Amino acid sequence: MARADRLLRLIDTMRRLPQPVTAARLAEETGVSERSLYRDIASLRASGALIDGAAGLGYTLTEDPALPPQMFTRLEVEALMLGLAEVRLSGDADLARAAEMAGAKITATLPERVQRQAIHAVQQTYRFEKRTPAPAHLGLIREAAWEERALDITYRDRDDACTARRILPLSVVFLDRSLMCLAWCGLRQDFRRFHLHRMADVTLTTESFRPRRVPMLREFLRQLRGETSAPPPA
Amino acid sequence: MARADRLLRLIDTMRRLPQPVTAARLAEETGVSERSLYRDIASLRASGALIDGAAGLGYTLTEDPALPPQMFTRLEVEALMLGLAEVRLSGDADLARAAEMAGAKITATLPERVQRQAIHAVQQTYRFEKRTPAPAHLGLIREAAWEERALDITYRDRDDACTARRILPLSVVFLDRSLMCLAWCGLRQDFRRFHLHRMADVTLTTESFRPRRVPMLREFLRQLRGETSAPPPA
DNA sequence: ACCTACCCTGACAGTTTCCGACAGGATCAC
DNA sequence: GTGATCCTGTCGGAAACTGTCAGGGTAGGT
Repeated sequence: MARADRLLRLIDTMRRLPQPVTAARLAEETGVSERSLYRDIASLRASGALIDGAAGLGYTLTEDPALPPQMFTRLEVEALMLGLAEVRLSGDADLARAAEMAGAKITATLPERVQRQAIHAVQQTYRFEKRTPAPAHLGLIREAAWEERALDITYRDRDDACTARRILPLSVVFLDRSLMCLAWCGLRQDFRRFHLHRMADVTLTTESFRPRRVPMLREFLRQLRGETSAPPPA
Repeated sequence: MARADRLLRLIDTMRRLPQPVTAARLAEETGVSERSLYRDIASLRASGALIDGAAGLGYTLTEDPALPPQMFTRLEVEALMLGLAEVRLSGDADLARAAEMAGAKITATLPERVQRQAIHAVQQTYRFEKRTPAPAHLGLIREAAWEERALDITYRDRDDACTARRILPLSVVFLDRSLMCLAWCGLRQDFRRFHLHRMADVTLTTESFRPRRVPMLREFLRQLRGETSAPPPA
């Protein structure tokens, strides 16, 4: 665990030294070469630390990843637990696991008595109808939306006609009892809703639409809310 | 950084699973052999984690307040935000406010970049049908359940016949498109589901049923899950 | 006392990751 | 433009890690 220890020492060193601090100085402090120090910085960044590196100046620790414990009211704990319970029943296995982990992380920060309250939340969620498990490409769609990259898909419409599309995925929603991707459709040159189970051959492209996801999603949602009838499906 | 990530996942997994948990189970969860799992445990111990290993039983993680809470992954942030968004649309004004506050508290602890991710979560929730606002006595019912105190109510059943009841409220669920209270009914001497909108004159009593709420709720849930047809309404 | 179910550790060959040295490009402040 | 630094790729060698196998020990239940 020597490297993990060293990474912790590195971040402590950055907190301690006057900033900006050079790679050479940090390397000396942690006992590694400069090249290794660059790697260590990359690792810390990958773990969530916000470190700014200005050529000619040095490094600045912008955001410290240490999290203080939270104080939640009992009702807030109920809300969190209820929400996470809903997510766990959503049919999306990855998201369900994440909900479970998030719940555990929150619970771990709570005093013991509040932990018990969280575990035995009064408000519960049950579903007697089983949700269809999410298709395997949901994770890829989510990743594409995060990274604001276009997807190439084959889409089977209501008449079972298949078309190849390039889409800009904006959001994934559970709507009309099924999972849908809200996206910009290159074929139709307009916003469209795509049923996930009608999508096939989902391929991540290199085409980036950063930073347009959020404004486009806003516009699509505005249209969804403004219209009394649903907009056309894909 | 694959191993360091795995060690973090291991400790998260220990927090999540019921304890004691066997090395075999943890190895399966983290995708390594048992021998590697033993090594991982040794590494965590070397780093200060308090883990008790009882031969024939399994491992117990003794939570140390010095162990920092883990950072949320992006998917965990998505799960939290989606869950809280669902709660905000639930029709329960107090709970919605609490969800909002909880979300704000969590968001406030996140690094700025992750804050933006939380605000613009890919997975969203929408409801076009409006939920009936929760009746005013929902808060009172919740409080009674928390404090494990009986409630006196007037209940209007399906035939519009009104009966006075003393109930032990165990849980509140959204089921069959409406809010229901799962409770022990003094009149029927059995578990019953009560529609919140059919309840009136809800009065908190001084009769305590502590500490029976959790085992009773467990029993009621066991019955709910075991029966193919729904149990009788109140 | 016996049995079951597990924790625990050492050794080994093969695999994977990490390291420092070197090279070269990019950026920022003055 | 210059000086100081961040940044990233490549390479051979070192270090760490892995799973398999073997064998010993312990707690709880009967």
